[in-house]
Amino acid sequence: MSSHDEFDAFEGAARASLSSRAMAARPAPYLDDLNPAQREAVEALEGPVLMLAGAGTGKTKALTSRIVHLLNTGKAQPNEILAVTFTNKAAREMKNRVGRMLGHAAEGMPWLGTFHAICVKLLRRHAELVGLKSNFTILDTDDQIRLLKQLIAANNIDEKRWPARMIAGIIDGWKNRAWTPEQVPASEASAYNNRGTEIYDQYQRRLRDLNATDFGDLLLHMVTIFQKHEDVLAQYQRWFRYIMVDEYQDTNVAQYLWLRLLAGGHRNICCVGDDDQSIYGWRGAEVGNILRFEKDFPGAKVVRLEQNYRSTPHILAAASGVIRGNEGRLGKELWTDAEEGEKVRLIGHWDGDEEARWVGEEVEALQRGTRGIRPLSLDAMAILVRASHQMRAFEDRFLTIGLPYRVIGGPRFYERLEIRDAMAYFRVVTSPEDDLAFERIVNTPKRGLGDKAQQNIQVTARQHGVSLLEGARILLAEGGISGKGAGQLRALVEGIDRWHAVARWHGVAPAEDADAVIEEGPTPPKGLVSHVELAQVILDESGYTEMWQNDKTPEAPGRLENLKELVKALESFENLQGFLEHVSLIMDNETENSEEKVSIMTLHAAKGLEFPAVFLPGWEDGLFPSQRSMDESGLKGLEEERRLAYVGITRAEEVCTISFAGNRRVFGQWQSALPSRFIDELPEEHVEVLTPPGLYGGGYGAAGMQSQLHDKASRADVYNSPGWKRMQERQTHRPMAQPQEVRNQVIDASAISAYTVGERVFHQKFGYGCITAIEGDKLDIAFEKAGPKKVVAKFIMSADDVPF
DNA sequence: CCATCCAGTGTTTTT
DNA sequence: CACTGGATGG
Repeated sequence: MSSHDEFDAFEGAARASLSSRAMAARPAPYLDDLNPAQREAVEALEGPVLMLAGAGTGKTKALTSRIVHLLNTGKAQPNEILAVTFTNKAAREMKNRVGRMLGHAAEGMPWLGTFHAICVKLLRRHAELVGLKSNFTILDTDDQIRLLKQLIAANNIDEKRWPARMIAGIIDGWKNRAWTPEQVPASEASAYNNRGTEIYDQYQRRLRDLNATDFGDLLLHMVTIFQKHEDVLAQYQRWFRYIMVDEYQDTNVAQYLWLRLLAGGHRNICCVGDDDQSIYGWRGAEVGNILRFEKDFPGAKVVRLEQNYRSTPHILAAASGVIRGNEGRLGKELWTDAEEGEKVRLIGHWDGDEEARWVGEEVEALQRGTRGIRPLSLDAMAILVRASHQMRAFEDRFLTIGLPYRVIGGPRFYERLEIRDAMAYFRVVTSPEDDLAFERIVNTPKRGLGDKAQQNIQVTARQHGVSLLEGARILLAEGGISGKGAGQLRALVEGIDRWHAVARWHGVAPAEDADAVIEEGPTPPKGLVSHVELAQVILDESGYTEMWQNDKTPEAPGRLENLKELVKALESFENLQGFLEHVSLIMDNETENSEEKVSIMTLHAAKGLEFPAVFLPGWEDGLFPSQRSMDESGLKGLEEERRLAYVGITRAEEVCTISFAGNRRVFGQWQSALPSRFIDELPEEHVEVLTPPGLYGGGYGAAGMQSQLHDKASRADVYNSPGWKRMQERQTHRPMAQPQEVRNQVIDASAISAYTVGERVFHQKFGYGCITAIEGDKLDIAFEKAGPKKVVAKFIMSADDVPF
């Protein structure tokens, strides 16, 4: 069943290409569009090439031109080119651009895609070599965790000490390094008393039994196959005449091996990357891969793209200043012809809420065009945060002021509870042996099938060596289940049978009996012709829709809405199975909403994007650079954080605004922080320090920004102010020095007793006042100007401590 | 079997 | 604080 078309097409095309190869190359106008470095990279078609492409240097342009050039010179047919990206977005864009350059759609590029998508295609063809059937399912993280939990329980391991999440992380790490259970080095294995490898081994067996893979397996299995089956490898080495890789700095060991194996014959491999933008070390990416390229492929041509077409000189200079702090770089210096533009703007705030408030106002100001540059559309602006929890403050604020925003890469559509439940139903219906899916839905909605009943099913299934669904059937037949749940279970099983029959009628039956089914499959019920309708029926008849209709919680309507969307999304697919495949790999939720919106996303999600105006909030030590990253990976971690800063700044075309807050709510507790060390690394001649607005509003409180309160000029040169110097002193020598203590006194709950009724205090907004009552951290204060108010202690300070 | 309450725990980053 | 998992009682 699975398509040989890409290859058959290849065979035919290959013959055709022989003749076209003999032809003289057609004129190539696209070459004139390139700068010398780009052109060099595009024209170096044979042999290994490393394209070191800095941010905004036209790397995608070069890459797509290269593909077009390969086609145009007749060196390769579309299906002879293997072009790998990391994200679906990147793959899509490349496809579009190639299509545009060719003047027609680039459907002929079946091997342009993500590592994972390409590996799935290959693995479906060779699944049997690793003990799978070609219709294997791909588990997501959620299933993975549940599977591991079962194994942990079965092994009597204390889940407190070894949480499933952690084990999953360890196993993922091993897979990223292309280690099968047997290949995990003893030194690694012993770190977990060899229990880890034991679980890993069991986990892999279980996956095989379930005819399933996880994400890491897709690559691992292919590497295994290539290593063990020379003939298969040789076949692909021949098929893929030219290989191109985007974001090479993000490849992990498994991906690296995969590439090296495939390129092993002709070595026509072109890797594009930027060591300064390597930000995925935490998930196994090895910067070493790119740093080592010339050793791996001796004689490789190295081309540097250094002319930046994106950002203004100030922004570039700021970014360069930061990244300069890293060691062991391949070395690139970006330059640009662009006009000077605005300096990078820096501003400190009292706390995170105020930062969000200020950013909201700035966004509106930029939109109105009152910030010195032309009015910008909301689409032209982005807020890039280090960690997703930072998004909340902005969402809250934007909601209250009615500023439209979109969160990119947030909690994804397909990861929502109701969507995953619905998907589990679809999975059971398309592949009845999918035990994980069955488990998920058997008692959702509640069918009176609790732990005991489910265990019963498990045991029966295991005894008979069949799937859970079959186990349930047997259990029912044997009468091994008592009254109440029995009826419901029977209804469910019958329902699945019914739906499955229809699904098979749609042509999604497992390969073995596909023919039989098409011949003599049951006639679908009247009116039930499309898989879209089938999906709706499944959700309705199973009681799942009803479950949410009866749910009175505020999120229930939204969930029903999402389910509707899900069913609608099915329209663009042939059948349920096609849809499931799509979802497991293409988890992006690009709701192409045309309304103008500000984008909010993590720095990681922003890689590869660009915006005229970029906000980089939360530059505080511990948050960015993240404490955890530094604790876990030390200097390496810090350097990765610094690269993240570099990525962030280089997203900006015209306006780049960095901000930090003195106080932030963490775990519901107020914590104070110092400005990020990366702020110190910004070259001051390229930075303009802004004064926070408001009477005494914001500022970095008692520390550096204080000087600006004295200097009423709105563009105080903070770098040369005593306040800034002092702050730097403190940062390097005594991180929690005096001004910090002052603040802690105010924040720290234990220090609240520092206030007494009658004491004169100061508040950011309300000014001076007297405390009239104290309850917990809430103070009643009679303000001199604003009158009596109830205020949380953190917002006030003793009048004696007011620094001006 | 299910709903509810409590305690403990965790926040990077994701194909 | 917000979410989860476990314990408890109906």
